[in-house]
Parts: sequence; C-alpha cells; structure tokens
Amino acid sequence: MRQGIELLFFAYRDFTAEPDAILTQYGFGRAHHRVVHFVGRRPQMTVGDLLMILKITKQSLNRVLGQLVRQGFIVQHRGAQDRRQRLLELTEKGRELERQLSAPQRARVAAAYRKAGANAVEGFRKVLLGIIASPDDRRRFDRGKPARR
Amino acid sequence: MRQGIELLFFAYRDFTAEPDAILTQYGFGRAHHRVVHFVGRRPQMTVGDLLMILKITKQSLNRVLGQLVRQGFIVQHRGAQDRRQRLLELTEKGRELERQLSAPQRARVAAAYRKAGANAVEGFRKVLLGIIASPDDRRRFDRGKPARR
DNA sequence: GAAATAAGTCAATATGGCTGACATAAAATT
DNA sequence: AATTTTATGTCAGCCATATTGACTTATTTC
Repeated sequence: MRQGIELLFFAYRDFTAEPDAILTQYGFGRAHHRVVHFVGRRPQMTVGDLLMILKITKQSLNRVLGQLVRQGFIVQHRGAQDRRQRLLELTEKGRELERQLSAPQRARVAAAYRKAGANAVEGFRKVLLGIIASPDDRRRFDRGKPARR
Repeated sequence: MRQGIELLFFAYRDFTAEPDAILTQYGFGRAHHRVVHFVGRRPQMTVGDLLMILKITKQSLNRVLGQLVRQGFIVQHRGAQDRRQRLLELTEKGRELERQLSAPQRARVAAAYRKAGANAVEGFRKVLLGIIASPDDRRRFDRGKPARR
C-alpha cells in the first residue's frame, strides 16, 4: 500500500520535471502548463469549466490566464448563447507551446506504456480512475469522450 | 496518450487533497507531509538522503524540517559512523501525524486496488515504475526492499 | 595539514495558492 | 419591468514553497 503511494509521488515528480524546465524559459510555471493543456484539449471551454477542472480559485486562475492571453497564447471570445461566458482557445503560438510542453510527457508515458505492455496499461488506467474522487471527473475518461462539464 | 497524462493529473490532485486539508489544521503544508512520510518509511535516514528523494534545495528542506523538529514531530541525532550526519526519526507524535495523514491516502488507494483487481494493480505498478526517470529511484521498489541511497 | 563533505543559516526573490471585498454585464426569475 | 443570480474580472494582502547565492561549522578523507 505504501509502495503505491510512493510510486505516485515519484512518478508525478518526474512526470512534471521536464515541462517545468521548459516553462522556466518562458517565465511561466506549472500552472500555465495546466491551463494550456486543458484549453488545448477542449477548445471553446469556459473559464468556469477550467475552474472546476483545476479546483483553484478564480483569482489564482486569472493571474495565469491573464498572462497567457496578454502574451498571445490564448484568445477569448464571448459565448454565442451566453454572452457572459468567455470561450477559451489556443492560438497557433499557444498550440506550439502546448506541443513543446507535452512532448517530453508524451515520450515518457509512451515509453512506460511500451515497456509495460497493453495489459499493464489497462490496469494503470483502472487504478488511477479508481483514485479519482468524483464520478464527473471519471466520466471524462469514458472512451475518449470527455464529460460535458 | 493524452488520457494517460490527464489521469495522472486528476489522480494526483485528488490523492493529495485530503492530507492537504489535515495539514492546514497544523499550519503545515504538503512539504511537511513528504518529510514525515519518508522519515517514517525509513527511520535513521540522513538529511542528504531526504534531499535526494525530494529533489529540493537544502534551504527549502531546512525550513520545513526545522519546524517539524522544533515542534517535536521529528528527532535528530548524530550518526554513529559519521558524526556529521543527522539521522532523522519520527517521535511518537510524528508517527501519529504520519498515520493521520496517510489514512485517507491508504483508504483511497486501497479502494482503487480493490475495485481494479490484482492484475490491474500489477499493471499500475509497472507503468508508474516506467515513468520514474532514475534507475536508482526505481530500485526503491525492488520487492519491498528500498535502495540504500 | 588541506580538501572535501554534511549540515545549517542568512538574505532576497518568485510562484502559486488562499481569503475577502467589490464591479460589471448578461441571464434568469419573479 | 424590476430583482436576483450567474460568469467573469479585479484589487489588496497573506502564506507556503520553491529558488539562487554566499557563507559557517564540524567532521571526515586524502
């Protein structure tokens, strides 16, 4: 049991180390990576969506998001049905950043998958899904189809 | 691939949420948890060992470690062979804190293991081991026998 | 005796969280 | 039509955690 807990610690530590180093060159931090990742993954998501995913406060998000918008990595535009919403989208510059940041992570996970085999990957997914607290968040992983909220 | 990356994010987020809430009551943060965890797991470890595991600077560690020592969660004593070293150990108070912090994590991981089954747990371990960068760190998980450094 | 190592310390800085209070615009409700 | 709720943004201040760089002390190794 303790080993499982430590595996998560070490794996997460190494999983974030490479993108962190790249982010430093941009003057960004891990928070920027998370925003770029999720906006890239689900374009047209709202600020509220992002807040629910990251589970941080609006104020914390806004500092990071504001920087990304001002520096041209993300664009915002008003929602069509609900004009209060700001729909978020990566610019080409943002997509490039996303690719750069995710490259080492994809490589690391791909290598681990390859070494462990398809059956192990299935188990990895099952256990991590079980660790995720909320059914809504688990639903994001239903066969590639993200939950709507 | 992207799903694997996000699974790690969500699982780690929820994996740390409960202990974080407990730590707040002590005026502590996640860094204190990590120190208490690893000292609990390997009593008599040195400050240098801890630095290599956590991959943070001596100055960062010292603030947290100093608090834990001053408040009686950890005791230090000089090494027998090498008297420059400070061997670390949890006090009873420290062990109690460690139990309290790890309880929700153990429960969460145990539930996930139970739901996923033994075969899935094997896969989970294999993939996470593959994600860990350093062979030395991977060696910590060799059949329950932690690496010496 | 000199050099290297383990640990500790001081100071300054950055990042990313937090709370609380408040503002604005648009949508929903009554 | 007026009121309330919601989505977003913003100001100000606080705290925890990390960093770099410089320096000290005690001890071990060469």
